Amino acid sequence: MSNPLTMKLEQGAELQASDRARLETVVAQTRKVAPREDLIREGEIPENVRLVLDGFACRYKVLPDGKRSIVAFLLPGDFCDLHVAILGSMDHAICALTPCTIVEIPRSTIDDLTQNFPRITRALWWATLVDEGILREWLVSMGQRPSDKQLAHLICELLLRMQVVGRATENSFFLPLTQEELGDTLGISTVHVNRVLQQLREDGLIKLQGRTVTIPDVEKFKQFAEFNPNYLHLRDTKDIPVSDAG
Amino acid sequence: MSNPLTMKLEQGAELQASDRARLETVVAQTRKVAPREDLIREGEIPENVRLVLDGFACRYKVLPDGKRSIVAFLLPGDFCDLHVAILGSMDHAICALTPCTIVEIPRSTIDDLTQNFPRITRALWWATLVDEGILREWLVSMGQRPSDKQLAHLICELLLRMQVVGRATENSFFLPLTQEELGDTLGISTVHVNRVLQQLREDGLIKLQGRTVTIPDVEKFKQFAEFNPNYLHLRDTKDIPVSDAG
DNA sequence: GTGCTGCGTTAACATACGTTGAAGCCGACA
DNA sequence: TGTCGGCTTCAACGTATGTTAACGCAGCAC
Repeated sequence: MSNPLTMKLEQGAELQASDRARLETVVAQTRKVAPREDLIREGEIPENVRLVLDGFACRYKVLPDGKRSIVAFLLPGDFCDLHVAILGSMDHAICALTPCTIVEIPRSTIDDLTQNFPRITRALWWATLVDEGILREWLVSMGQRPSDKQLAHLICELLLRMQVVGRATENSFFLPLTQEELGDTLGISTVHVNRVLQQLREDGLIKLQGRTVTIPDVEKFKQFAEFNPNYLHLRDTKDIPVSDAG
Repeated sequence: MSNPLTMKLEQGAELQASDRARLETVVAQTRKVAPREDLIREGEIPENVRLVLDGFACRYKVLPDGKRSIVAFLLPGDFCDLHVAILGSMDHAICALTPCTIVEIPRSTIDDLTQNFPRITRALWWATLVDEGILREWLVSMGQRPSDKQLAHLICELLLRMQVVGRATENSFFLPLTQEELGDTLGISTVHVNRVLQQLREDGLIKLQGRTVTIPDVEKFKQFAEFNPNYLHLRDTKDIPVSDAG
């Protein structure tokens, strides 16, 4: 199986063998980050471009009163800061939620990609635009959906995104988030996250074993969540390869 | 005074005379759109790139139960769909909220810009990244801020963005939104929008004359809203020219 | 084993916000 | 000038969600 970056970018462009080979070298040099460690802090101006190759990280902001808001999850294959060079400094921070494997990509490599690999360039564009689509959908969820559907919707999204990078079976994946982290994402309290989770379990919509989520009836679950995957702009949902182990 | 597109892009790159001249021609051919008219519908694959030159429009999604969620405002100088070509189809719709003046830009023009005008290209990048920053900040607002501060925060943002394109004085601008539209943006009911607006007025934080918002004490207001403009990635807030009439 | 520490779970109570429905306002238009 | 439709305002009441605080439990350090 190829690396998660390649797997993801396949969704954004018709990559060819040369593209895949180049991406393989991009992803060669890795380093580890411990959970709760910040990959990037607000205000920083990162030198290199960073990429999550394994693990679970998040973008977040902290308000003056100490409340934390998680505004994105970074799964394997997701970039941390592909474009900060243009913006100057980070307007938010990124934190590892689990042990993460990170790739540091020199800016020169990105320049090489954008100048000599048009299909990869297109795929990188695609990735940032999908990120924007996800933000819009989260905004819809947060504003208009009751918290149970909001949580269900998030789980649907993560299932699909994990499948794209080969980290989920057809109906289950490892979701290493605490209830507090879920609350900071959905904009609800931990107590309420707990209530909602229990309701979903009671209704048989999800099962939790340890931190593995299993969805007994995916179609039913998607319907409950009113989940429409169009905002992820995937090639064809049915073609996504599925890993054999959760 | 130059056109709002140029004024905005000045914030994203050091434009030169040749850039400004080129942008002037880009923006030459306009057409009018009536309020409530969709500029683009969900699922569409637009041929040209569209730009709002005057008026107020919004990105929105509608849920199965009919609820509408407004996920962005498009002010003069904002692009509707700079990059949909890469994504395929629109995952949301765009609607004029007031009478709008629109520019239709052929894709070939965009290609010309990105190939021959590096500073403009950089500025276009900057603009899309700022849009992403705004989405993140809205998410934070919606998740963590009480609705009065959320509304105040939105007003702060719009004040600044309107100033950038010369459509606001130091402390006031024309805000042509109904309370229903505000509600669909903030994720609260119209009745509650009304409550919050009245509270803000009662506290002397804002004044409304017709649809013109005036902020008696901008510093105090920003503090109340916990507004930090860093996510807009503007050059220097103090250098923004201000129009003489509201 | 003992005692932290982080996380999940519960309960009782408080409140911000939603819903419904009616009244008033105001500009557009005949 | 009058009527109409869209918008704002208001009141009464319902509820989803927040807050606080306590307890249990597993993993880990010692």
